[in-house]
This record gives sequence, structure tokens and C-alpha cells, in this order.
Amino acid sequence: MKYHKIPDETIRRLPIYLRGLLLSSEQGRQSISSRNLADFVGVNSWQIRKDFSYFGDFGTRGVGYNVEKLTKQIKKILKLDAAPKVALVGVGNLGSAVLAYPAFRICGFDIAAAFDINPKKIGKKINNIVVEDASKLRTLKKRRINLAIITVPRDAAQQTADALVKAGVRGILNFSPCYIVVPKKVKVITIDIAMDLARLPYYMPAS
Amino acid sequence: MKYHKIPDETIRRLPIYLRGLLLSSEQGRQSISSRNLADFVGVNSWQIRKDFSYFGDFGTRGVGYNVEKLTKQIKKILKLDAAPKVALVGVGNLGSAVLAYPAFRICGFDIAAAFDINPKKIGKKINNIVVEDASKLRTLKKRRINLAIITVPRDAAQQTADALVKAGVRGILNFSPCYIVVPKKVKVITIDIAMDLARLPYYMPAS
DNA sequence: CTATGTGAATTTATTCACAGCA
DNA sequence: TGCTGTGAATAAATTCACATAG
Repeated sequence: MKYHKIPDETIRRLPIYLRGLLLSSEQGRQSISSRNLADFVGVNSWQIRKDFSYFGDFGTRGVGYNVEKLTKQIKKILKLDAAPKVALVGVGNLGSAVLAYPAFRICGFDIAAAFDINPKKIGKKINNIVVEDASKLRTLKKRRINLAIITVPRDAAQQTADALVKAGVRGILNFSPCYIVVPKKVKVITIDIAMDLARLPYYMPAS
Repeated sequence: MKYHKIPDETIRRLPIYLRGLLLSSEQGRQSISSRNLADFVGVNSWQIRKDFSYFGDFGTRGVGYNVEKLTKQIKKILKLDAAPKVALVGVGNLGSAVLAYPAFRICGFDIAAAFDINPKKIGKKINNIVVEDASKLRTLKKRRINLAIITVPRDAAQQTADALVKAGVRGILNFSPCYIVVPKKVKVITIDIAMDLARLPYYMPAS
């Protein structure tokens, strides 16, 4: 199995496992079985084993997985071991909340810059980060920041993405409720809160 | 095809189509082809046609789909036509941002209540909604609110979910970075910003 | 005896190719 | 001719069952 390509769905679950592992590590756990982890993260134990099997033997039969070793390996696969630097564009309500979001740290992210076009916001410090003028986005290349979060209003999302791509950004987490077009070499993941909420009623039984 | 169960993945895409349709309706469009919509939302045209085929004939061959009719049908399938009422628990940074999020309206949601445990926040008005004491969650049943958004810190997420379930809530959008356990009759969708960000570096080519 | 690792079976989703209608 | 609608083909993901190792 070692030489198989890791399925996309497995990649989608790896961060979930990582979160579970970090949490159980905090609780002083050193080894964990697929069953234990399953209860912790809400994924079947056989699914977990299958997922892990795509990238090697980390478990000990009869015992389980070594939490530290597995954590390191997942981080390596996800390329999180280099503490990726991230820029955020759009320091409005949502942007400020994302800047203050504590859970980035545990994944190893370093929120290294924030931008806005509002002169009132530029120069202010939010969560220890000085807000810069969005016209300075091109400095990202020199600063070796190639990950960005977009939290600007919808109308500005595409042009923000264009500017980011021009500045060498290769991965974008987009919170604007729209589809944005980028070159193939750039990966975009869109989080649209309303889209997820919109799926809920379908799954709810009649009240 | 009309009598087939609609696949989960199709349901996941329906809100995306809905967003695209609403946007193109704003632009005065009355009919749209699968190709047009594809460019708009970033999904293949044959995927779109297949998805729509699961719930009936809405297109006119040679022309495309009637925007209004299709919009109504998608809303009906997603059970969004009744303007579902939503409660939000946890008016911190993220909670406030979500309350102010404009895109809920277009999907037809009615943010009807907000709760917090912080006495300083209770009674304050945020985006026209008075923040109530979280101990009053049980009033949700009488008010016929069965959808909720959780934006509390991780430690409080599970107990908040428990309280919501007790109050009759059947669908939860969870922003806390953890897995929460609920009875089978309750549907939870978790948005973990860090999880999505954590997937990006994997897909980025070496810089 | 416990828990992993993995081929095989099954289920689910995507893609294709084209018939059929306006 | 243009675009939908859909069976059939392909691809992908999940689930199972069990051999295997500690």
C-alpha cells in the first residue's frame, strides 16, 4: 500500500485526525488505538486504519498508534512541519475574528501579515499584527508568504485573489461567498458559511 | 430519474447553484444554460445537468434553465422556502461576525436569537438582535427555533450542544474546533477554519 | 487475545457519449 | 443547431472480513 497516491478524501480527514491527536496528546496520551481515535473524532475505526495505511505502518498490532510519531507524520504529509506563514486580507468583522482565532497555532500556522484598504484600520494593531495597506500586497513575495486568507466583501474578492496570485500566493482560503477564478497552479478552498447552513434543513426531520 | 434519492454530494452542491442563480438573477438573467452556470459556480456543466436530473425536468432543450423556477425548486428541496429561524450561541469575535454576515439573508434565513453567558454582553444589541442569557436556551422550543449556530469556545461546545438538543434543536452549525456528540436525529455540520487551512499546503506545489 | 493492515466486495460519485427535443 | 436529460462506463471511496503481528 505504501506506494499508492493518498485519496483526496483521506487528505480531507488528516487534519481532523491531527486535531484529535493533539488533543489526546494534551491529555497525556502516548498511544491510541483506531477505536479510541474514532470515538474522539467521529470517524469509523476501519476508515481510520485504511487512511493511515496509505502512508505506511505506524501502528503496533495489539496496542495502537504512537501519538507523537503519527502526529509528526501527518504534519509532514500535510506540509505543516515548516510553520507556514499566512497573510490575511480584509480586517472587517470576520477578518478580525479569524485573526483572533486560537486554533491556527496548534496546526503550526504563523499569521504573519494583515491587510486592508480602510485608512482608519491601517497601522492599527489587531492581535499583535499591524494592519498594512492592501496596496502593499506585492511585498508578500519578498517575505516568502505564499498562503492567504481572503475576508473581504464579495465585490472585492476576485480582485484581491488576482493581486494575491500576482504576489506569488499559491494557496487561498476564501471566505467570500463567491467562486473565484485562479490559475491552475493555485489552490483555493472556499468556506461559505451560508452554504453550510443551507444544507442543514434538508437533513432535519419534519418538526 | 425522478424517483431516485438525491445523492449527498448533489445536496452539497445545491446551495452553490442556488447562490449562482440568485447572483445571476440579480443581474437580470431569466434563463441560464448549464454551461453558463458552470462558469459562474465552478462546477462542470455535465455535473450540473446530472445533479438537476435527480429532481425533474427544469430545462428547455436548446435554451437552458428558467432561473426563477429552478431557484424555487432548489429552495424547496433544501427546505429553505419556510425562512428557517436560527439561533446563535456565543457572541464573541466569531459569533458577532457571523451575526453580521450578510449572506444568510439571500438564502432566506432569519437569525432570530443570540445567546451568551457573559453578563456584560447580555441585553446588548448586535445587528438588531438582543443578546439573551444562555440559561434561557430552553425557550427555543416555544419559539419554534430548531436550527442553531455554535460559536462558543471549544470547552463549552459539547455542553452547548447538549442544551440545544434538549431545547429541541435539530440542526447545528458548529464552529468550535472539536467533534461534538449528538443523538442521531440531530444533524451537525462542523466548520473548522484551521482544518481547511491545514489542507492547503498539501496542494501547493513546492515554492 | 487485541488491534493493525489490506485485499476484495460493495457502494457511491463522476464522466462520457449521445439520443431527443425546441 | 444548441442544450438538456440520462443510460452506460469509469473512477473513487467506503465497508467488510480476516490474515497477521505483538
